[in-house]
Amino acid sequence: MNDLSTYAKLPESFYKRPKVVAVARDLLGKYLITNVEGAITVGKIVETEAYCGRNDKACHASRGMTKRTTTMYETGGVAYIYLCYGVHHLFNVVTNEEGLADAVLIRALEPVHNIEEMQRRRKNVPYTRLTAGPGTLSQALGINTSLNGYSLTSEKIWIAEKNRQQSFVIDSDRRVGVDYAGEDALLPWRFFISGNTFVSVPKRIQ
DNA sequence: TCTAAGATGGGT
DNA sequence: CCCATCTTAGAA
Repeated sequence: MNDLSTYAKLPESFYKRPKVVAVARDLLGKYLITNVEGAITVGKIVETEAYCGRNDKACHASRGMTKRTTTMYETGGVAYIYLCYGVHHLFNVVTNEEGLADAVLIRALEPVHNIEEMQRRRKNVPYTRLTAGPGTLSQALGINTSLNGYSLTSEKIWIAEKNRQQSFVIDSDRRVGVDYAGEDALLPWRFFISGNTFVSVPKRIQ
């Protein structure tokens, strides 16, 4: 890492705030960093989705605590990682106080540091597809379910900000792949940096 | 126990 | 459009 000192790790208080939608917006432009398999990789967060444990049928925790969702009920500032379709490891940021199961799904990153390692892990797919989706970004950063429950103030996986953050425009839209949630599928709880090329494209409009 | 479905992604 | 791949959740 050439200049890790320019990154400031976000404190626990950032995650424990009560409004998961606000945290989802504020995570845009921040940096997700992993130190696993002997490599540090960094990506800028460019797309997120908010999930609320109460009154949101799209949220895994909407019908109470289960074996899978126990992590979501932990205190804000830990990772909730689960296996999707038996293939993809999806990474979420748990927010709010313990017992309130809110989380933010990280849907896309812009590669920032150690792109060579990301390309190795991603089997040399084109640069533009390195981290443009929730499953692919986990592969690029070496994230899997062994990190489920890890603190995001740990030394293995964390989120940081830079002293000077460039300004950007935030767009919002309905969340991807949650049609089963009825009217909650219409909530505009997907947030992304306007115009960023790494924002994932929902299949239905490709 | 059994089984359908899933917060995806890559190929045809 | 199809399918990989496997855990989970809810039913039986």
